[in-house]
Amino acid sequence: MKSNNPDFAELLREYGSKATPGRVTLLKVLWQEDKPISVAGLKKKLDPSFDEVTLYRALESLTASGLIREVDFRHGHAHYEMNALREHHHHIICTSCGRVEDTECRVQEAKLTKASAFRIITDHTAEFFGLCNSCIKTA
Amino acid sequence: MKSNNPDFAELLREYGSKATPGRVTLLKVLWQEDKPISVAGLKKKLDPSFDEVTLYRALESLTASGLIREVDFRHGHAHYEMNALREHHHHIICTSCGRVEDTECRVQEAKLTKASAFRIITDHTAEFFGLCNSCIKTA
DNA sequence: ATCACAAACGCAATATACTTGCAATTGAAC
DNA sequence: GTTCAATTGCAAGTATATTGCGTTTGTGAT
Repeated sequence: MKSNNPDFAELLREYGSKATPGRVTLLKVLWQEDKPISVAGLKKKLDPSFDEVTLYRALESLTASGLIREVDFRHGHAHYEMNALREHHHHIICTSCGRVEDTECRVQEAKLTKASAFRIITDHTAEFFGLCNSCIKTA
Repeated sequence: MKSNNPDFAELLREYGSKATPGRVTLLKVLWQEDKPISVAGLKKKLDPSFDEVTLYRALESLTASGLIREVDFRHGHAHYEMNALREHHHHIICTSCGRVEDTECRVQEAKLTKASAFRIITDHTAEFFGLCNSCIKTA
């Protein structure tokens, strides 16, 4: 549990979204969670009356605006985390137990060559996989 | 189309897999494709009699052995590409038209701090998103 | 305050991606 | 050739995500 919540309604408006009660609650959950969380995980944290389709649409919309961020842990489904108000970072995931740790960004956003068909890079993903210290011991 | 195909049967055995006709064909398709391809894309390239479950199981098995590699383009489904016989690399994806370009690896496999719960990193993903030159012009 | 309207919602239905169980087959090591 | 684990093929099932559409609501303009 974190204290000193930011003003989520205001934050939503800044990112071009309507500050509906559902989205405010969703942001609060993501803020408090502080690690990427799956849709299933979110559903557990949210009131059962929170419509699933609304949730998916909110996640899509807030990801598009950059307020939140989609992360792939190779678990076959997306995870989401707060993107605004945080340092850009990546994750290390334990392939044995699923433990997740933040890690600073060590990616050089590509030096594009003249031969490249790209001139603009807007974003990147980077996740590291390994074994956490507990899982090394028990292996 | 590439010529000078490697010996896929031998390659499969080297990676601890049985060299079944299906897997040899699958590898050939991945080799010739040369960009990451979706399961749907593979099904189109393969004979319709190639069973879908067999395909999924082959992809899982060959990914686990490191012969092929799973890539996430944030399209909601996995893409696969040849991993053996290639330089380690990443991709730039155009978020407008889907164009894909290989890019060399610019990721420093994380410097782990003493505070980290991790000591071993085995693997990483890294994909870049942007706009390709054609899509910039038409934007 | 209230109006107008695009954004967001809620529900039902549907689509896509992927998995499981199990009996039959087959590649490869001996 | 025999053996056996790996792989296949089919049927069924589950998880994940999307679409369509009528209703509601937040917000900016009046």
